[in-house]
Amino acid sequence: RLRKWQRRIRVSNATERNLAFALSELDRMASALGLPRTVRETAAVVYRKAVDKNLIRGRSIEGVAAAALYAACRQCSVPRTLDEIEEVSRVSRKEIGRTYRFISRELALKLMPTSPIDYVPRFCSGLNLKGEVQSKSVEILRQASEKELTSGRGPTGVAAAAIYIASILCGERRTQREVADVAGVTEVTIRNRYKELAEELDIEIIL
Amino acid sequence: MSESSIKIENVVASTKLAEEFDLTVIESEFEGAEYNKQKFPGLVYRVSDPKAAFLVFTSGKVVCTGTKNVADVHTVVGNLAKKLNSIGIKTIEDPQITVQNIVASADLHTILNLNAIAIGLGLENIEYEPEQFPGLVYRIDEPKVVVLIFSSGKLVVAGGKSPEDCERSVEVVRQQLDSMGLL
DNA sequence: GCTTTAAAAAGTAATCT
DNA sequence: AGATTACTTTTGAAAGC
Repeated sequence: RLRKWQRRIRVSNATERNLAFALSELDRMASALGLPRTVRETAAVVYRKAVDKNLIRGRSIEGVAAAALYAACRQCSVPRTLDEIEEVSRVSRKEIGRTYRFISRELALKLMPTSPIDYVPRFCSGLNLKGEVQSKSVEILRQASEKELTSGRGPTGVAAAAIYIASILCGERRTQREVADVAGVTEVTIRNRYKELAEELDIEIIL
Repeated sequence: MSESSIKIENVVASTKLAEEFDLTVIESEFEGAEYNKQKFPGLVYRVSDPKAAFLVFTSGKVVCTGTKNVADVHTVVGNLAKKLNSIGIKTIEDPQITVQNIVASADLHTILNLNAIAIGLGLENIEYEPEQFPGLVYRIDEPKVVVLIFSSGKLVVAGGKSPEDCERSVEVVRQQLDSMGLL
């Protein structure tokens, strides 16, 4: 009857309004992070699936949007850290992480942990390091993975250490501070990781 | 062949020592007792006999944490009751003590490839986010516990109701990893 | 969901010398 | 560059917001 239709329209309006808000949030965050359209679209797909499965119940739209974007970056192999997502979102990193785990499980995203290799292109360009250094960094990371030097370690820290070593080996040295800043880790972490990599992979680093 | 040599690191238990407590009185009589109602409804009291910490509530219920044995829980709860009696507070005779949670550590003595384990156990059954925490989280249904698996081969079992639960869960993990050739 | 307790694992981080 | 301290994760109960 009429009442039923009014209610349906009202719900529909609210649903559409919320979806529009979520999509604008995704756009805003993606723009702030300079993410390509494909990632925004992937994030929108993830968000819509979350809506279809009623996963937004008891959660904030901003939180689910941030988590969807975080997941989309990983699905597209252009990962952003939770800290980076937090900077452009209105929710805490704790909530983003918690929401990510939830939608990741409910939507069966089955994402492997982020690979340090996926951070190499972005970090290297941020350091103005070209292809040769990138290739060397990836080579080091492949060896590191084979020798079990990456399990349990932060992907950004391992990637940063590999880039630090590669930059020196390629004669385009970047300081630990410079690498640490683009990777968002501390110099201490780079030091710990590069010492381990250099030792275990028998890489001689002459400064 | 299954000497898991589990080490119990912490035991959490709950009990009821009275129908009600006047936490303000206990706070003034027990040295070191902390009680801030607006901060937390329970009074915090630490003992060092066997080391332990209590959370005492106005309802008469008590939570005991920090002991390394199930037996120590009974010891320290008994001591707490005696201490309460000594300042004129009566307590229930044979309080029913329930172990709510046991945290234990173990060692598989092998370096582990957590990515391989994540795939082997199934991405839908585990949580592994090295960006946030170095351990892989594996939830087991029987016994119902959570096992944190580290690349060093060290394990942390949380949520067990008995030491046996912890030992069994370590065996479950060891057997599963072994059957997949990941040990 | 948060607050408080204790405890281990290993990585990362902040601060001080 | 160390050394220290501290926070990340997991578990569980308690009473109340």
